[in-house]
Amino acid sequence: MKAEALKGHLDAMILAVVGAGPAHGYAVIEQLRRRSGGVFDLPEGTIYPALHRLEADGLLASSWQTAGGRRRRVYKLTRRGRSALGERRGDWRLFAQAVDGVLA
Amino acid sequence: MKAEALKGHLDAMILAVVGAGPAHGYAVIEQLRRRSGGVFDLPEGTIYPALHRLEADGLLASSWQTAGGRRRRVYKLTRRGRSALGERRGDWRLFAQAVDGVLA
DNA sequence: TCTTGACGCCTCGGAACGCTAGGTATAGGG
DNA sequence: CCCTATACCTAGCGTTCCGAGGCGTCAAGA
Repeated sequence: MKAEALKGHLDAMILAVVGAGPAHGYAVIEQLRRRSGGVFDLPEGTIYPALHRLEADGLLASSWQTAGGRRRRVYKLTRRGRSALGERRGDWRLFAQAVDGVLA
Repeated sequence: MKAEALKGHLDAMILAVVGAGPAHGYAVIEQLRRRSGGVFDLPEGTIYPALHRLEADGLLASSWQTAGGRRRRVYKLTRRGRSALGERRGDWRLFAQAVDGVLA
């Protein structure tokens, strides 16, 4: 699978993961791997910048926590983030259906 | 819909269109629009470089034709192109299923 | 004790690719 | 005569994903 396949869909998936419950970066990576059946095993260099981007866009909000001596930045959806998640899900369905139509 | 959504999937769709019968660039644009139900209305600056890329990769082969005083570069799938199309279709199904799993 | 691996965060720079904007040219209709 | 549709092309921009590297904690095992 081409590396660029993700482009434009990663944000939606991150929003979906965080929307299912607050999570820190490392956990987001694990959730993406789990929920995709192992298909998406994404490097940190992909996820962390994406989280920062989403926070800068006001779709996520973060706060530091400490657990077992390790510090974590925990993200949750903002109100705008939740509404964006709805839009992105719709976009994905439209997109996937269109691609299916072309590849059929 | 985000502009980058296409990334990595356009090649598969172009291969599918040309695989359904030889076509020139302008016709590829029309077919993509038609088969996607109007979702993909792609600019020439997207399609032509993609066609050149696919030909450079040996997946398409082109030849010039003239119809009604207009010259066209008509593309067809090479043998490698047809096999690549099969792979890309499989990649897409895997990818789409994985995204569905995450967004569910 | 020292090393390895999992956990957990970060950033810089390269590479790929879609698109905007601009260019050329022919045919046909108003 | 101009405008639209047809038909081709490319330079350069912006975005985004990823590889590589860096920092630090903790637990298990050699």
